[in-house]
Amino acid sequence: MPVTIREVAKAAGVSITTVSRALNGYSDVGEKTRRKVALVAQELNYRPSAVARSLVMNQTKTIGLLVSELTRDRVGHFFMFQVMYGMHDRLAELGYDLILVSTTTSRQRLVSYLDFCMERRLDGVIVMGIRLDDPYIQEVVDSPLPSVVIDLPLLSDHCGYVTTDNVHGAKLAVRHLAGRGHRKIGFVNGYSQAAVSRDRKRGYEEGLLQAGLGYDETLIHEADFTLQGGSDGLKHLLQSHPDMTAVFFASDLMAIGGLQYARELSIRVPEELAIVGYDDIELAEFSTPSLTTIRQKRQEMGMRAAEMVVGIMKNRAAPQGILLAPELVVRDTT
Amino acid sequence: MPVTIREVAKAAGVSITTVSRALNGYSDVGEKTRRKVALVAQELNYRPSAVARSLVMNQTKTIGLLVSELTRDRVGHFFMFQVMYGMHDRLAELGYDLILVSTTTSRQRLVSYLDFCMERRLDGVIVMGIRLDDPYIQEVVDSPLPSVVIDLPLLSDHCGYVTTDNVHGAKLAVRHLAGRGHRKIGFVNGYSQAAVSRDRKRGYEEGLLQAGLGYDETLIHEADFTLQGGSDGLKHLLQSHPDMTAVFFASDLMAIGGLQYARELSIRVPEELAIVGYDDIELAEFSTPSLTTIRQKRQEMGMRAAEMVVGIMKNRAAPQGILLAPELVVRDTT
DNA sequence: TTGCAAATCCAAAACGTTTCCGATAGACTG
DNA sequence: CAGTCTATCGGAAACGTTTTGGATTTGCAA
Repeated sequence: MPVTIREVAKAAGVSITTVSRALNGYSDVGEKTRRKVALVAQELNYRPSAVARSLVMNQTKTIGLLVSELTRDRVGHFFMFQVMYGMHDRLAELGYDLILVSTTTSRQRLVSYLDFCMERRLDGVIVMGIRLDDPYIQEVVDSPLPSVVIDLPLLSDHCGYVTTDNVHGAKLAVRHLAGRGHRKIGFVNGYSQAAVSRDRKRGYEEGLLQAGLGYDETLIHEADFTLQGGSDGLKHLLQSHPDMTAVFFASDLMAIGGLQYARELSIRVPEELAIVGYDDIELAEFSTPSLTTIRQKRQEMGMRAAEMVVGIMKNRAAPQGILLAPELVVRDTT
Repeated sequence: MPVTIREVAKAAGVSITTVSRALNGYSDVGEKTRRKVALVAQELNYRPSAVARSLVMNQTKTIGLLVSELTRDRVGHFFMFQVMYGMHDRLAELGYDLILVSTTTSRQRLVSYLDFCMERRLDGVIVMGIRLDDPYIQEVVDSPLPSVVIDLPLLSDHCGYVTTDNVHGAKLAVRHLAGRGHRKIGFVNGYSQAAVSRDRKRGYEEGLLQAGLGYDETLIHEADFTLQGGSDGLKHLLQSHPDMTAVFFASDLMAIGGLQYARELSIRVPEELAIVGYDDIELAEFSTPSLTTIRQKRQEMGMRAAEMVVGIMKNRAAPQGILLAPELVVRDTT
């Protein structure tokens, strides 16, 4: 059994109150007793119980990371891991910890996300990788629980979001391709239920129009963010548009899939076909040829989300929608 | 403020004790009052506080996922994400939650891993991606805290481990290459401080000897598990051994890096150079040519780790070392 | 010496559960 | 009818903290 504050108090010859105040740096405790208490606590290897503290202070210093379909998702980690890094780092700085909660967690308990958060008395939630059509997500957003959503523009009294400016990102890609002289630019989009997909599609359209190019529905293929989907998408587009000279993929993974398909058909990149991806995952730089892409600041996304959620908790900052600026990274596929 | 058990008791006209027992399915409560209590709890939207429960029951039902250098690591996620999936899933089934703790967490708090676990009163820990030379890891393993380590053979009274049989895995790779007629087989190893690297190196050696091939130190290059490291490794080996016809990489990522380098030099794979990777990450199947590799059952690793840690906690299972069998997956690079 | 403010300290309540132990009532046994 | 057993319930302690409010001591000026 761990040593309690009571034993420290007894050993130091002071009251429980004094131990608490001494260790927490309050002013109304004498310098001598403070040192004595610190020493005794050290000797006894005392670690204050976070759970007891949580109970009385009515805050757990824990925020939940809500990820849907954690198990099913086989590609999301390229994007999500770094976001998680940023989140965790900043949260640690702010004195908070991260607990994982996914559909599996709640399904196996037969409670909703929200119920789970309530039971564990989480101070806040960050939601990531949730599909637009997840029925439970609205529940947590509607609740008074402070929350921040990644890549989904949900805004309410207690809920903010952070995302990349995907419209602008897609425009950057198209503008870049148009600037290279391409007139017929295809688009392989991600999972249609994702908000980012809608935005990138809109950016693609607007980019085309701004460049004075026509918009053609049939130049768009809806895929699923996977490698295979990218490959299939390019194949499909090339069949209906053999004269297409450039393709914009809504994710690097799909772009790499496209690269592979191009190689199979001995299509030279970028001479015969230019390719732009999205995300700037680690692999983008090292594919051959290296991938031109739109960089998302994933780590910063996580950090901003972390900051916002504790900001909301402390009523310091109102929930808001943060749009991070994407960057065009030009490499060898264009 | 959330509704407490007291309010439920008052509303249902029974005692606190009865509410607790009714909701937790004890037998000594009448069917009628049980229904009444359940109804009232439902109506009031009562969620029992996990933290109060933790305090009194002396268990938090949460286990920590210890990952070192979380932020620095830019390649580990290829391997770790699925392990995490498996862990989280099985833990959820068993009624436990997962909390993230990494060096950043403890460094910013100026406490060690162990202190963190103690303060949060974690029921157990799973350690992953820790380097052999991490000074803090021994501390947690030595502690009475139930723990399971992934890919590092640490065994004690309260600490078990689960890993793939890396010696055997490497042997499978070498045997396969030898069976294809290769006589001069290079090896690009991972980060030398990793236990898996040592095992794979041993497997490489033993495999060569078993195949009747000589063992040559200079055919080994120590890299770092990264794409770039794989590329550089192959380059280095080819410079000193131009007649090498096959290379075994200690990770798929490095193997893909090698593939890229081979393509740059127009070395045909597998005709001029055969390549075998390790891990069977998602990308392995979709690289061109698709990668022959040694599959690790990552999800199962996570699940077994989860099972073991709660097993140790409940004194049901003694800590043990679990060696998961790797599988040779033959694709187009051999 | 007295009075008062400041500096230290402590007892006890509170947080929301679980559980031990005892109480009550009815049912059954003899 | 007395006694025992079972089913059902409640009181109160306990878990390990923080914090409120007051108590005690000290220092210093009047």
